[in-house]
Amino acid sequence: MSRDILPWDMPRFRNWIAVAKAHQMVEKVLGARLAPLGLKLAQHDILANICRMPGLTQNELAERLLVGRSNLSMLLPELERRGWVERRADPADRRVRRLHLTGEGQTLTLAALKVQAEVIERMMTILSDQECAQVGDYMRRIAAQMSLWGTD
Amino acid sequence: MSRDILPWDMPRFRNWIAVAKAHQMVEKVLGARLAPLGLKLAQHDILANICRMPGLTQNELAERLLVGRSNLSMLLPELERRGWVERRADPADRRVRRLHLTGEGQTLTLAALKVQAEVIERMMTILSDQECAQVGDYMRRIAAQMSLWGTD
DNA sequence: TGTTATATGTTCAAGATTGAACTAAATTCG
DNA sequence: CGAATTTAGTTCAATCTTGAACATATAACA
Repeated sequence: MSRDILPWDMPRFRNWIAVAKAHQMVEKVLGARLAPLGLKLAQHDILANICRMPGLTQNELAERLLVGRSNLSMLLPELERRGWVERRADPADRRVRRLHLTGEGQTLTLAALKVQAEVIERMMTILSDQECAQVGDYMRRIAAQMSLWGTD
Repeated sequence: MSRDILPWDMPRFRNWIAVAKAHQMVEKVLGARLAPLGLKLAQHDILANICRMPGLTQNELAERLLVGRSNLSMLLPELERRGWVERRADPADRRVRRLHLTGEGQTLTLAALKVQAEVIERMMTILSDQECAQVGDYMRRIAAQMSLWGTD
């Protein structure tokens, strides 16, 4: 007669669901705030990563974004067409295309990052500096943990 | 000459990026683990929410999932066709369709939730019970904070 | 060297997701 | 009551995302 223990009764499950929910909410708000800049979320993610790591290859970018390479093959031409991104050949490895922002792309990306930073700052204000640091610490530990097993 | 302060220099920004990354990684792993059950991530989310709140309407479900109503209109017929979900008319409000799991749907959903719980348990093992509870607390505070402004 | 295996990027078609326009039912309020 | 507004759900076309098959380039190694 004992009722099954549902996962929502388990603290780790319930707490992780809260992480997922918070993240989804932030993505939704961020998407809405980027629209006025003419940027989709996916485009912003691409630009932000190129800004952070100029010269990275499409493959490296795909791994950072956790998307397939084909996804970038579909999206990058548009960013190039708009004059925000350049794909430069690498003389040392003629397979790869190294990604760089143009001046205009850099300007736009910094504006978009500012919007993103505002959203994040604003919603994290309810956390103290120390609590915020703990969140980062915990999440990096979780990400490291996950990297260990992808294949198990 | 002073270099611009990039958002990655800001603790709140950097720490939130860690949240996003961890969440994305978990979603990817979970998606792979659910495939053997014949379930997509989106389908699992639907089933799990019906399991948690039987009898909820499509609109309520859409709000919980942060997706559009049309999304559910596209996905539910398939879940119904497979005999996992029933959409029952509500005599008190003939607009709504209340969602319920069938016996088979319940069985499948519990199996899928078990998979999800295993993934979560496993990756959260690097956090102590107390740290895990803190994560949940912080994230719920963030979600509450966000609910306040959606429109600002 | 030459053959095989790996790695990068593209294409294309299938599947998923979205938003706007729509129908029908319920609610508001003059 | 009855017209106007709001709400629930559907449809459909446009957009996004994915994975498999492919072409080309590099690496490994016999």
